[in-house]
Amino acid sequence: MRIPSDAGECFAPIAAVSAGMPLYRAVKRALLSAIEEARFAPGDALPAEAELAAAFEVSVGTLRKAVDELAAEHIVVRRQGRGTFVARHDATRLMFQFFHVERSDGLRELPAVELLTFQRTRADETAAQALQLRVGDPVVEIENLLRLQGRPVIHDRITLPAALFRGLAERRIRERPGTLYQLYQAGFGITVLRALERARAVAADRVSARVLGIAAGAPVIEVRRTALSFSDRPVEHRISIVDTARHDYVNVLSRPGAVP
Amino acid sequence: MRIPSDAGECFAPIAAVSAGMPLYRAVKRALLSAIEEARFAPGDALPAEAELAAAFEVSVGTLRKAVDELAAEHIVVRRQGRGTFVARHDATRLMFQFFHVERSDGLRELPAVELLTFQRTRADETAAQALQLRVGDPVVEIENLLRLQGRPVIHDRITLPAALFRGLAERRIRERPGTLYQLYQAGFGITVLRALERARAVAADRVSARVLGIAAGAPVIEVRRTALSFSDRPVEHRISIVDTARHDYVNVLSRPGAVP
DNA sequence: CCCAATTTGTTCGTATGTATA
DNA sequence: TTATACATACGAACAAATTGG
Repeated sequence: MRIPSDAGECFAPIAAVSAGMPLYRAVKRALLSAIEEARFAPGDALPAEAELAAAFEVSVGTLRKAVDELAAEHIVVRRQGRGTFVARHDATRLMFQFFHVERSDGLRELPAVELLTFQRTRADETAAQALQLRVGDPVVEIENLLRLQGRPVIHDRITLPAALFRGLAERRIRERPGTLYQLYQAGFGITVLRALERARAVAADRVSARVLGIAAGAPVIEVRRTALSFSDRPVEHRISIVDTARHDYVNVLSRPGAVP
Repeated sequence: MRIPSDAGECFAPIAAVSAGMPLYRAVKRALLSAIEEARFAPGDALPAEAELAAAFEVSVGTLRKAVDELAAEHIVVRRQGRGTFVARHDATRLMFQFFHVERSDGLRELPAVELLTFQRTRADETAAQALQLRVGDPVVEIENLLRLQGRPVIHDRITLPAALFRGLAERRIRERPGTLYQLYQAGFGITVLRALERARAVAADRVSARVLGIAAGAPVIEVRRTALSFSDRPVEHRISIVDTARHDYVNVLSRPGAVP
C-alpha cells in the first residue's frame, strides 16, 4: 500500500496554459519549469506516469509524449521498471555529448584535467557577448590543461559569469570529484543542456604552444564553445586550443538515436 | 470514391519477422527495406497510415510509432493533410544537415560550387579504408572549389566508389541542376543519410593554398567526411580544406528538435 | 468562396508485456 | 512473490491542414 502521493500538490491541471499549443507541449513546459526551478533536483525521480497524468488531468499517452521529448533532449532519463529521473551530469554524458576530441585511430578516452590558473576578473568583449553580459561584468576565468594518454592535447580557457557561480573558489575546482559540469550542477544548480561550438584553424600562440609542448605557430584548432542551460541561457564560454597532431575534432552528424 | 489501394500488394503482415523486437520496430524495418529497395522512390508518398496499418495488420498507433522514428531520422517527411513522403535531398537539407561552414558573424549562405577536376583512378589506402574498398579499386575523384560571397573558402577532394556510380561523367556533374547529393540520389539511387566528420588543423599545402588564394603554410582546417547511406554503408569520402580566416566550422550539439 | 474528402496530428482510455526492487 | 514502473499495443474519436470540386 502506498500513500496516494503528492503529485497533486506539485502540479496543477493544465489546459488554461495552452494557447494554440498542443496539450502534450503544455505538459512538457510544466515539467520543464518544475525541473528548471529545481522542484525536482538532478537524480530525483519524477512521480510515476499515472500520477503525473492524473495531476495534469491528461491521459497517460499525452503525458508520455511530453516525457518522450524531454528524454530525447536528455533532460530526463527513463528506466523501465524504475522510474523517470532528472538527468544528472556524469563522465559518460560529458564524453558522448560534450567532448569531441578523440585519437586519430578512433579510440575515445577520458581526459585527465590539470588546473593551471584560476582568477576573478572582468568580462572582455568576446566573453561578454557570448555570455550575454556587459563588458566589465565580473567573471571567473579558469585555465585547464587536458591530457590524453598522458600527453597534453587541449588547452582550455573557461569564462564563467560570477553572478551565476557565487562562492566558486579554486579549492572547489581542485577538489571536485567529477567533471566540471558535474560541479556546475551539484554545486551551483546549473545544468548544461547543450552547447554551440565554432572551430577555426589558427597558429598556436606562445602560451598555448608552451602548455601543449608544441612549436609556436604550429597549426591548431581553436574551438569556441558556448554552453547553454534552460531557455538557452549561456552559462559558460570556453576557448579550447586543440593539438590535432595525433587527435581529431569529431562531429557526428544526424544521429537521432540508433539507426539499426 | 477511391480504389481500395495497393498497399496490400506492397507489404505482408508483420509478426513473423519480429524476433524479440517490438512490433513497431519490425514495421519500421519493413518500411526501411521498402525505401532502400526503391519500392518507394525519393519524393514518393507512402500509402496512408490507415492503409499501411491494415497491410501490416497492426494498429494505426503502432504504425505511427514506426513512422515517427523514420521521420526523426529524416528518412521520411510528414505533411499534415498531404501524406508521408520519402525524403528527397535538396538545398535546404544540405544546408542544415551537411554543410557546416558559416561566416564568423553567424550568417549562413549556400556555397557556389566550381568543378576543378574530374578523373577516374584507383583508391589509395585512405579512401579504400573509408569506403570499405580494396586499395586499387576503381574510384572517381572530384575536386571542387566552394565560394561564399564570391570568395574561395573550401577546397574539396571527393572520392566515390566507381561501382556505385556507373556512368558518372564529368558532364553530369557540370550540368547538374542542384546539389551533388541530389545528383547521387536522383541519378544513381544513392541517398546520403548521415555523415561522420573528423577535423584537424594543418598547414595549407601548395595546391589548396593556390586554389583558396592564401599563403602556403597558413593554418587551415582539414575535414575528412565519410557519407553514409542505408545500413551505414559508406558512399562518399571527402577531404575538405577550409580557410577559416573569415568563416567557422560549426558544430551544433544536441539539438533533437526545437527546445522551446 | 465554400464544401467535402483525404491525410496527418492530437487526445483519450484500456490492456498487456517486461524490467526492477 | 508481489507490487510498481515504464514499454508496447490496440482502437476510437476529433482537430487541423490540404486539395479539388
